[in-house]
Amino acid sequence: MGEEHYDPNAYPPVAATVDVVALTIREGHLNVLLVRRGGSPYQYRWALPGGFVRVGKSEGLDEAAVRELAEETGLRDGHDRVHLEQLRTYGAPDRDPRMRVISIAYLAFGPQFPDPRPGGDAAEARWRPVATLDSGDPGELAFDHATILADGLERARAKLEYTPLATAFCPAEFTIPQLRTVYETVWGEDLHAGNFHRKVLSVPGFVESTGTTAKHSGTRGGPRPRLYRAGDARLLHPALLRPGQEAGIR
Amino acid sequence: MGEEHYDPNAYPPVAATVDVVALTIREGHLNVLLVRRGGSPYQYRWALPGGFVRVGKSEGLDEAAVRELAEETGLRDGHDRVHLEQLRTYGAPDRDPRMRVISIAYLAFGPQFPDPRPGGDAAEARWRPVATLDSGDPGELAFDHATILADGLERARAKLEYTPLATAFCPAEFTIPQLRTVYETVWGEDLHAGNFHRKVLSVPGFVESTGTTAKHSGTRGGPRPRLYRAGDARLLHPALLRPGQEAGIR
DNA sequence: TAAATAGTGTCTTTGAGACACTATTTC
DNA sequence: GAAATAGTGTCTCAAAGACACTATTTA
Repeated sequence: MGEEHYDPNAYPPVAATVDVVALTIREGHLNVLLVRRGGSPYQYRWALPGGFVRVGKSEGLDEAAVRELAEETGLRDGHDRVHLEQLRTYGAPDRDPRMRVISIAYLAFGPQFPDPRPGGDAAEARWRPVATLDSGDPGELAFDHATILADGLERARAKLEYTPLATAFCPAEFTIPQLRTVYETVWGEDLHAGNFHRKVLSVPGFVESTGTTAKHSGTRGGPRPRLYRAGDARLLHPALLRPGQEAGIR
Repeated sequence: MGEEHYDPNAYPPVAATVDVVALTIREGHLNVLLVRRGGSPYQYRWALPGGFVRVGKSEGLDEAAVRELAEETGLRDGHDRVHLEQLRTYGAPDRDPRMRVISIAYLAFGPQFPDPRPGGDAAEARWRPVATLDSGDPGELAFDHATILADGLERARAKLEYTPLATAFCPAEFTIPQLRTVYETVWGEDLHAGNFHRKVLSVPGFVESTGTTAKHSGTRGGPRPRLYRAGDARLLHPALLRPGQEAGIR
């Protein structure tokens, strides 16, 4: 920021977009919201929902992300419980074949997003299980969106450890086993039910009791679990560490 | 990314800058590199080093951050051991009074940066102890740089816990007590020397022995400490948790 | 009735932290 | 010699995880 002259014409144009990695759990699988591109490049390819920041309307970055998400999902800003956070910015010179585009990526988590409806310029919008994507060829998604998705997933997995993020995937009232399936789904690993239960209740501020009990137990029998709400903790102490990575990534 | 038309003229211009939070330890204090602005706005105010991304030259974002840092410090890219990572992007519509500027902030850590020399458009460049800034008035720094600095410091403090980042503040060979002072300086808390020593050696891949011993002990006596190199771990397992924040932030 | 699950009890192992102690160096 | 520090030993307590068990629900 040491420039004395800001003449916009002195600099080649940069376009700023936001792209959103929206995650939710459907039928026991982690899903990401994708849209099918109408125009070129990457026509008819799947991509993350996103679009240009409305510079002229003094739109903030977070604001733009909320808008883009709303356009595809119809979620009512402020009415639906959605957790949104900035992920990272991607600005490789060749990431868009036509001009320099810098994309600020966001990460969104929600319990039960409304069914997607194609909005904006997308021809089609759909929830897709990430398992069918992240191990597949990275070229299935447009631009560098496979990389963005991978980064988003890793961020989500990490944040489950030390924040109460998992509650963002749950409805307002939820059971401990329900919360456990969130962890198991995102981490892709089974957790010990008994130890998980005790652990969650022992972390201050993670969940708080509603005093009520679920109407029905699971589909296969067992006692009716108790209902909880998200607590007021913003960090989990002690954290819930992911199993099976003791050695650390070298 | 659902737009079919990319005509740059259809969108008001956006400027992309990178700003760097460069941290190092000098004389037992955590320092940040600041430059004094030559031009308006915020003329003569201190600011983070940074500048426009050279879009026309197909400069990547990381590349731009390296360049900006080099301009102020004279560090030779590739020759000096510097850790550089993207911090976060700041794009509030009014963060620059003249036009829409989106800034991708970077975080840099180094053991012993060269003395700063004003480069680019900065009138003056200097290392400043962060203790004299972050608790001071946020208006001392230009733009939203006080916020960026605060975010950078928090990121650095957090990463000391679960990554071997502290070794980036040390020379190629260092002693355990030296590593401990890095933690104490960044966290602003004294650590138990004995427990820290054992802990560091117990984490696989954190440090590896050189088999040699420092020439001299500290200034006030004691045996000569052994020398170590950074190990190959990219994550610390188990992590070194910060003391004194058991309750967690609610 | 059989199978599955919620929730609790208990034991073992690991790690964090407090305290103590020896050996070595500087002033 | 006095003071400070490097490094190790040991003890206590908290927490993670394995295993077991009871009570409750569904099919």
